[in-house]
Amino acid sequence: MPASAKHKTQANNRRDLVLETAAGFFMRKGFNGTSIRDIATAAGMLPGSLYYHFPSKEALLVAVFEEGVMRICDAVERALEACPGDPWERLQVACEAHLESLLEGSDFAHVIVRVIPRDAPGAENELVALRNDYETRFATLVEALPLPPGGDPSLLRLMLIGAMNHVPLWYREGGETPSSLARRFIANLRHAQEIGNIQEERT
Amino acid sequence: MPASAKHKTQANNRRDLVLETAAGFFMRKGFNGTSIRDIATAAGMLPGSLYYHFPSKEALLVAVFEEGVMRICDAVERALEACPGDPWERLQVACEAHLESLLEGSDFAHVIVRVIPRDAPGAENELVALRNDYETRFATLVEALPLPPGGDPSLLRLMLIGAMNHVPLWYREGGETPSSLARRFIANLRHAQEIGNIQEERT
DNA sequence: CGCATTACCAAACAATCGTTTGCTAGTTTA
DNA sequence: TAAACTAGCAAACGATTGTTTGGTAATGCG
Repeated sequence: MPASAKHKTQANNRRDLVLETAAGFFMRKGFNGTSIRDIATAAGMLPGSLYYHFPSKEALLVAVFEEGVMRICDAVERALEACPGDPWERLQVACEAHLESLLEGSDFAHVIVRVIPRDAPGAENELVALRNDYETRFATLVEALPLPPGGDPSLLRLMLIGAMNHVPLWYREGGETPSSLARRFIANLRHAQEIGNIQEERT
Repeated sequence: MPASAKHKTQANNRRDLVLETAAGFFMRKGFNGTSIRDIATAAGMLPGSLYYHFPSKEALLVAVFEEGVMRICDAVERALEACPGDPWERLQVACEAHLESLLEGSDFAHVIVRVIPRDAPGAENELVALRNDYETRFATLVEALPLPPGGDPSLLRLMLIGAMNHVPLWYREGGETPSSLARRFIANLRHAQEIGNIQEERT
């Protein structure tokens, strides 16, 4: 049995096609705005056929989330491997990879910020766990920063992630690149933290 | 006809109740995750009865958006009236009012950031217009800031709004107050802009 | 070859969806 | 008081929803 483990068993397995089609719909229409028939039709299949690959619509969303988290994690880690230096620079390249994945990468990563876990109640815990698995890496990046005393890494991280995940709502292609946006996001936050609390202003 | 224009015609008009109930569902379950029957049942009515007050589900969402925009606009403007001073302080109190409306105010304001206009295709333009109507006020606040040369007011505004609208996804009651969060958001951005580009770091 | 498994199709299922229609008790208006 | 309007109820409409069931070519293995 010299069979390589490359393919599961059969040549034409459309599971990946279903997954990719689902990612596109979930990202554009949301979870509750997408029907099984939407996905099946776009993939050239019948609605019931999807249930051979996935036991439920929610399980399909989980699979899309898993793929999305994997891809964006890979993108960030690959960017970090090429940048072993300054903590601020590491955070910056991570943000560049994050924004590029959201705006120019596959639909998988985009789904993670488009679909709210609560939209799929039966899979909420799983989806939140997957999202946390990814965001944890940003926590370590921010904690590695030389913050001034009193600086709060977790608030800084939440601000940054909030700002980045909001970009798809206003981003227009052809303008500023995702990478450029990420750099300016970091610049807007960096100086304040480097200087530290110059003065504690009282209103 | 001494009738005041206080009430439309009849005493027990449940339009407001329907509106408030709808806001609650749209905020918790999203637009496509909420059915007309959900709202009607919770309001103690029959599904068809809602169509006396609103011609469609999307029109109901528009009405909720309108009320939400009105309320959060009022809250921000009231806060600004009490703070005619420094531009940074004005932005700060506006952010405090914004976050308080989202996290502690009525469900109406929360719906604006929870429901994506694209979820209701037939009302998308109307919803976007309403949202822009509100966010425009933040644009003028940010443009009034004494930014250093090269500072981009619109990117600063988008960062801030993104960070704030992301808060409902991680906020837990009992912890830090919305007002405190807003102040620290501003502080994280303020110093960098006041100092200006201290050094243009090259990677 | 023969048998089991894979990867679907074809068709239907009950439930739920947004919406419409006909009707009516109660209130205003004239 | 008579007519008109308000604010719904009651019941259904066709369409769509996620899912299931039974069957079946094609492929895999022994």
